[in-house]
Amino acid sequence: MAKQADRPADVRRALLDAALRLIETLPEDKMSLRACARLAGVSHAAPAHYFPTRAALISAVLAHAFNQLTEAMIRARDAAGDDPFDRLKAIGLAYVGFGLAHPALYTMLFSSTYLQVPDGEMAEAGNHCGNVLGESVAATPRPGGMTITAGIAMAWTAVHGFVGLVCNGMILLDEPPIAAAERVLEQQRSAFGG
Amino acid sequence: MAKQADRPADVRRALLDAALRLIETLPEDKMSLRACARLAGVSHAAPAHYFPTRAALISAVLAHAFNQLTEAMIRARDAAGDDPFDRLKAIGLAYVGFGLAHPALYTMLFSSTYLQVPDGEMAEAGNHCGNVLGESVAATPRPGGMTITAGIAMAWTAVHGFVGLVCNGMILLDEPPIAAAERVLEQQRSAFGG
DNA sequence: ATACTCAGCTTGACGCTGTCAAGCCAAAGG
DNA sequence: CCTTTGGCTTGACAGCGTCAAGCTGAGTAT
Repeated sequence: MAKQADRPADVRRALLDAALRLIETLPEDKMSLRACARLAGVSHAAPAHYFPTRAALISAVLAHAFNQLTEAMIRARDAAGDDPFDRLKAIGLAYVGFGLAHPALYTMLFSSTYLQVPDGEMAEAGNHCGNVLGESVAATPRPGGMTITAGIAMAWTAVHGFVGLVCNGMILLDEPPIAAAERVLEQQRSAFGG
Repeated sequence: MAKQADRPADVRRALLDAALRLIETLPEDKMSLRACARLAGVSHAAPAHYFPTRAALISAVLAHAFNQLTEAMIRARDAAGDDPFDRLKAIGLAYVGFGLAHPALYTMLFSSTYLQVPDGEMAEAGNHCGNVLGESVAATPRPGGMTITAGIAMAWTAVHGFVGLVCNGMILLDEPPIAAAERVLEQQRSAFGG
């Protein structure tokens, strides 16, 4: 295949980059290890040296994506004012923004197939992401009888459902997606203390 | 492979049944045409006689699933009282119930890959399903400034997000899923006229 | 009763896939 | 200069979706 000189300096990184490109480019789940290897300029079996299985490679890509999502949420939260619900809403909008910008990645992030990859740094990244949401819900005043868990369910349900429907073209909006998302989220203010 | 006598009476139906079983049994997207054929007792190329591609077979299975979902929604709506929001909420609960009962099917129903199969009876079934929701939203009083489209987005977003999160085990609930769903939906009553 | 037709399935093949086993090769160490 | 060894390649295997060609048996015509 490729002699040593032709190989990329950092094969692992090259494979991750290739996988990301293919995941975002190809339909659904059509990314193949062999296509990654070709794109990265290594032999078809090179990926096995870094990732025990195809799912493990994808899981590694998704771990990184999860961290990017988390960072976007944190940035948005910190840029919002002091009102707890405003901060929660900012997290939601960042979440929606990420989902709409990276539909393929988003779908895989929450598909449960790759979260179960053993040794996954993805599960940890996912937990971290969930914690950011959880903390924000906990910091937001809630009416009596609404547990934190229920608050998380309500907030997450809205943004997750919205991204899923819009990404798959299931829904026709009469305004820009982000505006519609803001409307959906703003409607939750009354459900919380606001 | 199998001589004529060993073949099922209705090959097409046998293939659809086999596909359904495998979709609900196997992980994610691992159902294969050849496994369907084996399960149905026909040769590996028999499916091609009824469905031009793998996606077309799946799409046919999903069209049927869509119709079942629609019927469940209609039954729930008709069993609910006269209050428009109660009827809408009943539709939502039926939707959630179907999703939780058939997670694999549900995921594929809204994955956009199979909706695009040409000549799909699935697209028609999906539209019919969407119309039932749309009519119910239209029949529910909405505050000024909330278009029917926005109402659909809000209602659908909630149930779709809920099913997605619960099915993939992303969320931990402190009550039975259906009870949690009811809470999420009930919270929307105020957003509508109720 | 015999020959023909043809729908409906089977058989076989192709290139693709993920994964495993074995081999090669350059760089490092003695 | 020889040996070791980590890191990739080569090769193979079974399974996949799909296409092309062949078989088979029921129905029709003669």
